[in-house]
Amino acid sequence: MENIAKKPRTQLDRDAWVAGATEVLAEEGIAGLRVEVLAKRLKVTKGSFYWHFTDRRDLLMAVLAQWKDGRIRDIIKQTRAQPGRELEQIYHVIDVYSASRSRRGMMIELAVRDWARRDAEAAAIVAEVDDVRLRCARDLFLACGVPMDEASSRCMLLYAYVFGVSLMIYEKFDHDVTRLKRDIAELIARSPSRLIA
Amino acid sequence: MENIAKKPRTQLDRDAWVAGATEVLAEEGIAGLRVEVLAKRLKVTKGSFYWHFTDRRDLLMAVLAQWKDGRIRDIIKQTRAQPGRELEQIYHVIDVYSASRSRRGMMIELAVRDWARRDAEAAAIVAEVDDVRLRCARDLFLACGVPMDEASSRCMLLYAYVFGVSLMIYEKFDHDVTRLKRDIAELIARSPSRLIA
DNA sequence: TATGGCGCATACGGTAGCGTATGGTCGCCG
DNA sequence: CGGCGACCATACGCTACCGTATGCGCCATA
Repeated sequence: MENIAKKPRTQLDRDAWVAGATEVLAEEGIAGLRVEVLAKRLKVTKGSFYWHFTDRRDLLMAVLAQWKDGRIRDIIKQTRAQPGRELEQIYHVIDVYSASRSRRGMMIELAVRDWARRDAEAAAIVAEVDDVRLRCARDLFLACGVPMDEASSRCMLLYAYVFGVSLMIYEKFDHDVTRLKRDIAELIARSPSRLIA
Repeated sequence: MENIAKKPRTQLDRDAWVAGATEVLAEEGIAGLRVEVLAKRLKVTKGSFYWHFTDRRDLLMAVLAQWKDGRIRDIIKQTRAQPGRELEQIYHVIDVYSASRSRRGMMIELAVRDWARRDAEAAAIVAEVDDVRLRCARDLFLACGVPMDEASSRCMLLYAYVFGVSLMIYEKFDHDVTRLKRDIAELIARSPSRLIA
C-alpha cells in the first residue's frame, strides 16, 4: 500500500499554510501576515508553524513562489488565442484583470506589489511576472499586426491601467462604469488596422 | 512685541511631526509609521509626541489631511492652462505624475492608497482627491473639444496609468523608456481633433 | 508490544510598540 | 524672584509578536 505523497490525515502541510497565508495577505497586506495570527486562523499554534517553516521569511518566500507560478500559468492561459482572434483576446485580458472581476486576485496583486516596494526578493519576483505578462500581451498585439514599438506601448498601458484603476476610488465621478471601462478598453486596444492608414 | 504665531524656539510643533511622519510614510509605508520610531528620527522621545497628539491615529489623520490639501492644491495648479494650450497641459500632467519625476511624491501616493485599502477614513480622502483630479483632467479634455464620455474615459485612463506604471517593474522589458512613455502619453491624450472626423 | 518519529501544544525569553503618569527644565510674566 | 505653563524626558504596564525549547499523543513498523 505505497500511499505515496498522500496522507489522508487531517494535519496541516506546507501548502495549507501557504494557502492560509495568501488569504491573510489579501486581506491584511504583508504587514498583517503574522505567524501567530495565521496559526490562530488555522486553529493550531505556532508550534506547528515552526515545524514546517524555519521562520516567517521562509513562509513569505513560499507564498511569493506560489504566487509567481500561478500568475505565470494564468498569463499563458489568458493570452493564448486562436489565430485570427487575437484582438478579442486582448479585450478578454483587460476584462479578466478588471478589479471587479477578481477582487481577491487583485488584492493579492496589490499586496505583493506594495511588498515589493520595500523588499528586493519580492521585487525580483514581480519583475519576472511583469516581464512575462508584458511579452505575452505584446505578442497578442504583434499578432494583430501592430508594429513592435506600438505593441510595447499598448501592452504597458494595458497593465498599468488595470493595476492603477484598482487603486482608484471613483464612485462619485463615474455615472456609468460599464461604458467607462468599455471605452477605456477601446482606447488601449483600439483596432490596430487604423494605424496602417 | 506681539510675536503672534511665531515662536523662534527650537522645539517641535505639530507640523514638524506631520512632516516627519510623511517622510516615514513614504519610506516605510503606513505600517512602518510608528510613533517611537518617528520620535527617534526627530531626536526626541514620545513624551513630546503625546503632548502634541492624543494618539497615533491623531497623527495619521493630520498626515492625511495635509496630504489631501497639498494634492488638491497641486491638481488645481497643474491643470490650469492658458486657453488654447489645454492639450499640452494634458501632456504636462502625464509627465509631472510620471514616477521618475517625483519619486517621493509617488511613494507617498502609493502608501496612502495602500493604506486606504483597509482604512475607511483614508479611503474617503483618496476618494475626494480622485474626484477632484478626475474632474480637473476631464475639464482639460473638454476644453480640447473632446466629448464628455470620451473625456471621462481618457482622464480615468490617464490617472490609472500613472499610478499603475509606478507599481510595475519593467527594466528587462523596455529598451527605450523615453520613447515608451512618450508613445503612451500619445495614446492617452492623442489629438482629439482626429475624433471629429 | 515496544519504539521512534511526525505533528503539534505549551511554555519561555526577548523585542517593539502603544499609551499613561509623573517629573524636570526653561522662558516668560507679573 | 516666584510661579506658571509649554515642552520634553523617564519610567512603567501592557500587548503583540518572534523564535526556541521541550513535552506529548498518535501512528507506523519491527
